[in-house]
Amino acid sequence: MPRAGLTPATVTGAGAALADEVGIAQLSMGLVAERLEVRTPSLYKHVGGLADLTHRIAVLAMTEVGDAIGDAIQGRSGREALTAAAEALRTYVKAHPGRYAAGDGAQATGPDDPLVAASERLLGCLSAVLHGYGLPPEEEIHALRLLRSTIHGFATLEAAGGFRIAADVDESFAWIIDRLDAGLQVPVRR
Amino acid sequence: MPRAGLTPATVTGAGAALADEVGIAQLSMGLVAERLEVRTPSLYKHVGGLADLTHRIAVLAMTEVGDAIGDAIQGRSGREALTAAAEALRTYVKAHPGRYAAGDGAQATGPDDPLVAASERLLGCLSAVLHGYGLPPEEEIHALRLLRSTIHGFATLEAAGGFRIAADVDESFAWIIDRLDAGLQVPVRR
DNA sequence: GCCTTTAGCTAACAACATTAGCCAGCCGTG
DNA sequence: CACGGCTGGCTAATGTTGTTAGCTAAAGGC
Repeated sequence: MPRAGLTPATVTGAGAALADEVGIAQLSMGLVAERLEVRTPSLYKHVGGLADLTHRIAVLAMTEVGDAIGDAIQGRSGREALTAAAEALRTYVKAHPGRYAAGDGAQATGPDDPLVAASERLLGCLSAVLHGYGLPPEEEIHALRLLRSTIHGFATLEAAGGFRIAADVDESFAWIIDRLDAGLQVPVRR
Repeated sequence: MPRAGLTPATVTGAGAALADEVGIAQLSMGLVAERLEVRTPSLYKHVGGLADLTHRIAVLAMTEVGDAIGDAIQGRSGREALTAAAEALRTYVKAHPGRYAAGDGAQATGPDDPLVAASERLLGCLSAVLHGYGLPPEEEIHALRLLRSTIHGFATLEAAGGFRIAADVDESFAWIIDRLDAGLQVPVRR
């Protein structure tokens, strides 16, 4: 029997692809093994188990999202950067709903967990977008959370089929970015 | 052996309570049975299975959220209603993270699914909040989606422990509501 | 007080994650 | 080119969990 030549990365990749196809909740070790044309127990030579695999998929997703947004905002700023970043995230979630869902609910196991680095990278990109709005430093964290919450919420609701009414979702998204942009420009008034 | 006197509602309630305690992903039929001091197979006389139970918990959560928001916005309008609604949702998610999570990802099985009615109720409440802003009718759907995305995103990220930096989350939330309010008041400029 | 209904039970099965232990393919060294 | 250690993939086996089948006794209507 010739060897399959698996690595942790191969297994994670197959798991991520399957998560996109069948949903993260339906992902099973057996399914991954089948996709890789290998018996289930063989996977345990490369990943610690289903929980570990899910965690690795989450790291992969976070990293890919960070890259996508990082690329998208290159050379842009202000509203243009905001639009590009939001589009990039939304596009990613639509293309890879399963692996993005793995990122939700993933908990870092410690300070050296690669998940920490990946999410910091992502947050750094969103921070960069916000710099163009010249917010007072103490408000940046709030703005960051606004940005993240809105885009994350929109993308996950869309991926979950949450927008029943057929009214053009693209149009809604553009409108939302517009309002976000407006909200960030108005000076505080409290 | 005396009867336990279960009903679909009892089982759903126990499942919802457990989901809040251990997380929706850890919810199992055996756990629910143990909580109700009954053997696992007995539950199948009242709910169709784990998937059905989860769905029922989702409906329960949607209904409760709708009620909470409906109560909160009674007699308020504009910014005050917005704050009340957002606070209500966030409070609910913090108190019942498990059952709210069941609501995420729940798919209506058909037009007569009670989930449809529950979510329409919820959306209706948010719509009512928006009326105070006097938006043009064709923009209401977009504003509704903005509201829902932001609050949902914030609440789920918070529940998932997504806000690492200790910076006061309450303060962030207030700031976000403020900006949302600001963004909804500015006239369109496209 | 009987009789239908049915709630809860035991027994059994299937799917899945996981572990233990075997054996053969690869890779380095001599 | 042989040989030997390492290790990747295998089979076998175990525990957990979801689910179904079929029994029995409790509750409610006549």
